[in-house]
Amino acid sequence: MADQAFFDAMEARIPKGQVRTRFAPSPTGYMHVGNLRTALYTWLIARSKGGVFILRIEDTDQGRLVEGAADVIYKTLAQCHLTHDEGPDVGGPVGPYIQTERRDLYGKYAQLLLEKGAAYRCFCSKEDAENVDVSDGVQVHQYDGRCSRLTPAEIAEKLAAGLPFVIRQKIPRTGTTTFHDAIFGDITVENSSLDDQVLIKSDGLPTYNFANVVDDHLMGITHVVRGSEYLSSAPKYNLLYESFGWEIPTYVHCSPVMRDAQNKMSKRHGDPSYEDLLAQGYLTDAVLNYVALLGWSPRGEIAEQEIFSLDELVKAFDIGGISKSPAIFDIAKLEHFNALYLRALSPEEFCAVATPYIRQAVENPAYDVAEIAALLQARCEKLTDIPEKLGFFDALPAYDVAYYVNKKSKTDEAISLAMLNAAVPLLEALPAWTAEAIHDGLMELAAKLEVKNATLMWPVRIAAAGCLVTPGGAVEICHILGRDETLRRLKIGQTLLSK
RNA sequence: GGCCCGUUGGUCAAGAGGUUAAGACACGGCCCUUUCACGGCUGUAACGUGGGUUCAAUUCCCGCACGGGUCACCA
Repeated sequence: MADQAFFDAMEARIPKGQVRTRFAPSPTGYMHVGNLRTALYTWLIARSKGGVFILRIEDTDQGRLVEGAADVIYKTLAQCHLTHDEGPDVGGPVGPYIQTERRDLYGKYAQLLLEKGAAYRCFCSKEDAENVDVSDGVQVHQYDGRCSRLTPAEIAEKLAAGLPFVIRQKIPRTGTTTFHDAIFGDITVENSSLDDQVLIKSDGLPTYNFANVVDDHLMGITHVVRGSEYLSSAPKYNLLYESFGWEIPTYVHCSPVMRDAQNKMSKRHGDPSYEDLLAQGYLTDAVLNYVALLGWSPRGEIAEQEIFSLDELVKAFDIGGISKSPAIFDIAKLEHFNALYLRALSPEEFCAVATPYIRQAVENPAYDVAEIAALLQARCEKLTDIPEKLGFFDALPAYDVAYYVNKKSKTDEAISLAMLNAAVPLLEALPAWTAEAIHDGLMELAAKLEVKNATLMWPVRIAAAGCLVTPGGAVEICHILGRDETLRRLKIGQTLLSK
């Protein structure tokens, strides 16, 4: 018999009068971009309504357990500042927060459903239960419900014989079910199109379909945020809530994040996960900001705003701004966001995040990392762009004299040689090797020679760096290189140009 | 295939029964400049389609096309 006292005690634990949302990933070992967005929206709904954000681990599929996967989830949420108020690691009033630790509880609620006549034991093997209808090569499963017609005597007999069974939801054969979704509105389906889905598997563990309903209710979840792939199961969940007599939460079904017009982002196709994006040189804040806008847009007077801190998102977020159609992930736009975030960092912060990448390319300890970082900050879109820009510091590349020819700067090989011939003695004689001194000295020289600044700067920069494109101009590069190295390189330039 | 959902420039998207149909990214051009970049200015580019309803439809309704989701003892 159902244990009424137990149910009453469970009901008594449920916090009332607050918005409660939950992020409920199954531990797969990495965070999809789509998952991250769901977590973000779920967190935002809670925070924007002064509510509670809960983390629940859905690990009922024993075949797919991944070692250490829960840690990835904790770590990602923490890195993204999506802090949870309740969860396996922090506890809370309605735990445990890991489904396998709630195992016994699902059985009790399934028993309750059995007694209410809203579920039944099914002794069919997986194969027997399959009523596969092949149309156009598509397999369609729908259980025919034969075990729902077993007599009590037959059930007792099979139970006594120790036959394994699952518990299935008993769906009405007629009528329709309507549910409401905050994004999609009212959706109505024929009950006859709904399958008598399995609630409790033969291993005794609940399916997702059952566990999420029971847990969402027992945890007092007010807004159920999940991917739109659950839209077609929602009517069955409604029926379950109704059978229990529970209040139906607000559903928020989010459309997927796509890699292109027809495929979801997926690890299998080589699409980046959150961890991958970090490894590719993107900043967490930029990823969050970009992902927030993939499928949600601000309305009203801030409709044009694109850059949002997490706090600003909390203030601006509303469920009504979530879009119904899938959004294609555009790495180019993420890059743009990332570039903006890199530039918004203080020089010290930027230097801190950039240093490892600078050191990949620049090993010479004589070169000032902070000074290099300062050049880079406005010139890279992601941190992994950095090393390739700095190759010339440690070793002057073998370059083509044609680099000295630049129409816009009005230089060619002969002019460049003249410029270097004038610049070398000047730099040699400079009293102090400061950026100001180099700059002023060269500018005065250009004035004295009656040439455009660029006419002098171009060959100096080419000789110093040996490449066409450099982070920063001649002055900055010479200063970082130091006087000796600069002069050594300019003399190499003179030699090259003299041939 | 059944059921459900969606469809504004290449991408993210705002928008409302009457607008020159925003903005951002990308792309092109120009300016600035000590290269590249940054910054500034500017340009190309969109309401899937056929029927209704209406004085008026991209906006509302229906069909179609296309795309997605789902139809597991996976979540």
